[in-house]
Amino acid sequence: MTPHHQEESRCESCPIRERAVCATCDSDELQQLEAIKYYRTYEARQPIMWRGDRMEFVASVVSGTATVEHLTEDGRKQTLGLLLPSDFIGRPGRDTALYDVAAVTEVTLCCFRRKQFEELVQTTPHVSQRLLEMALDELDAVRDWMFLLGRKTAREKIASFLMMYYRRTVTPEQQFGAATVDLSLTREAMADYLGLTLETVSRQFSKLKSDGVIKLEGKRKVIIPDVHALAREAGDDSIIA
Amino acid sequence: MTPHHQEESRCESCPIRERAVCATCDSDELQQLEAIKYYRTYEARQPIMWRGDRMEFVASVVSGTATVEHLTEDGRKQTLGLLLPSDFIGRPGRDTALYDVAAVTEVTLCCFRRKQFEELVQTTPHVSQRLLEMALDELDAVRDWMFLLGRKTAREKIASFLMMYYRRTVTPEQQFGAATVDLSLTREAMADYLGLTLETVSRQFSKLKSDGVIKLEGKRKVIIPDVHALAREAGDDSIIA
DNA sequence: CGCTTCATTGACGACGTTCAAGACATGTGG
DNA sequence: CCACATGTCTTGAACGTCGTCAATGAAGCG
Repeated sequence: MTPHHQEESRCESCPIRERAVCATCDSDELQQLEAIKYYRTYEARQPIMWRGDRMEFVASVVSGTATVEHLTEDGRKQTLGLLLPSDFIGRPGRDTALYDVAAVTEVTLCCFRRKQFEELVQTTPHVSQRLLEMALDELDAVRDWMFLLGRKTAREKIASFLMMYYRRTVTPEQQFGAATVDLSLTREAMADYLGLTLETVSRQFSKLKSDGVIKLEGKRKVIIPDVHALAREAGDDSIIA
Repeated sequence: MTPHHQEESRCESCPIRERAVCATCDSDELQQLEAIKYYRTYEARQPIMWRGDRMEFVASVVSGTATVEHLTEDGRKQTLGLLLPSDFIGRPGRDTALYDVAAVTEVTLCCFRRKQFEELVQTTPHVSQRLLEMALDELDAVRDWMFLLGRKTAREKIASFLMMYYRRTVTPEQQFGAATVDLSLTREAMADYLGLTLETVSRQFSKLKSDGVIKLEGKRKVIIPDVHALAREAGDDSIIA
């Protein structure tokens, strides 16, 4: 029920060392981070943060999947971001959370007490620069998603989601032959991310399957026989220039 | 046709001094910025940047309205951001633009050559910290817009847009009695921002008008008799916690 | 004036939502 | 082992919101 704390483990052997907020830190800075970090694990479907809550910590996702979401009193929900390993949670400089964060699968976080982290941002340029870089990357990703939400059809949304998920979870080494994606999200969670209903998501999965663009293995495993074909369904035109 | 350069003018008397990327600079840092800045003006409907172009400069909007937008070969367009005075254009650290930027009205920019600005970001913490702050604010704003695009009805979208525009353009001093908003966007530009068609925008304006929520004066001027009533139409629940 | 741009309105239809039923897998207890 | 509950997913039918296509009107400008 309650999240439990893990014992410490060294940053050097951290699986997200290369990509997280600490990516560009030298060993000295890493030591400072190490001093204020602690691990915390949440079970699937547990809330990590509620909108309006005081933000006690910021964190990096070490393992698992979480979502940033916004929901209204009348029950509408929109997922605003998918948090995968190395993604950053929280906003230094803000007191209360603006959005809800929830664990989709079991999630382990590398947490930093917010006040202490904010001091670090002030004093170690590598952290603030990496944070800026990540924020700007996130901004670009979110803008692509705005196009998806505002202008894409249901079919394109599904194809885009699968491509995004594929790119973010499948490492280059694994990319041989037919690609397989193991979704950690339910149909409903995908619907919330894509601005659709779960029924529409299900229907489009069926349609893409009957059109031969994807194959389904069980409920959550998607086989992509031809990644380029799926990419074409996503309706993005790439930058050639 | 071609954008023209204005003569220099001092940062001290700059109208966006308090809110732009230079907001937290001390006089020393300001001098460095002053050394590399130049003004540039674009006529209404001129492109400022094309996706794929090399980004020669980054800039602050001094006056006028511009938009960040994404368009596809098949003619779909989604506006990703509204750029008003003090907003920042461009991404330090990136070589080519990911999105199109276009002037909606006549726009004056305070430009900085990108390479020189990037050096400044490295060396003056006030600039990089302010940039981070602005990026994080932008991220929050964009996330709110994702909810709008994914989950709001056409009517709520229009009401939300009017509220947003009101908040961003009407200063507290002007807020007495019935509020008036002078839109710089056409129905089509609003539609592109809201993920709608211009016809739907027009219909919802008419509907809000006949429902007494707004009054129209000419095509672009909107009178809001009761700001709270409009806010209610926007379908946001505020953070009470 | 005619031309262009922008806005309004109507008729119609498509896409996605809503409501509802049923399938399937997993887990629990009798 | 079966009965039953639960969570997830699929599929169908009816509906409604918004998009498409088209005609008209209003305003600004050479």
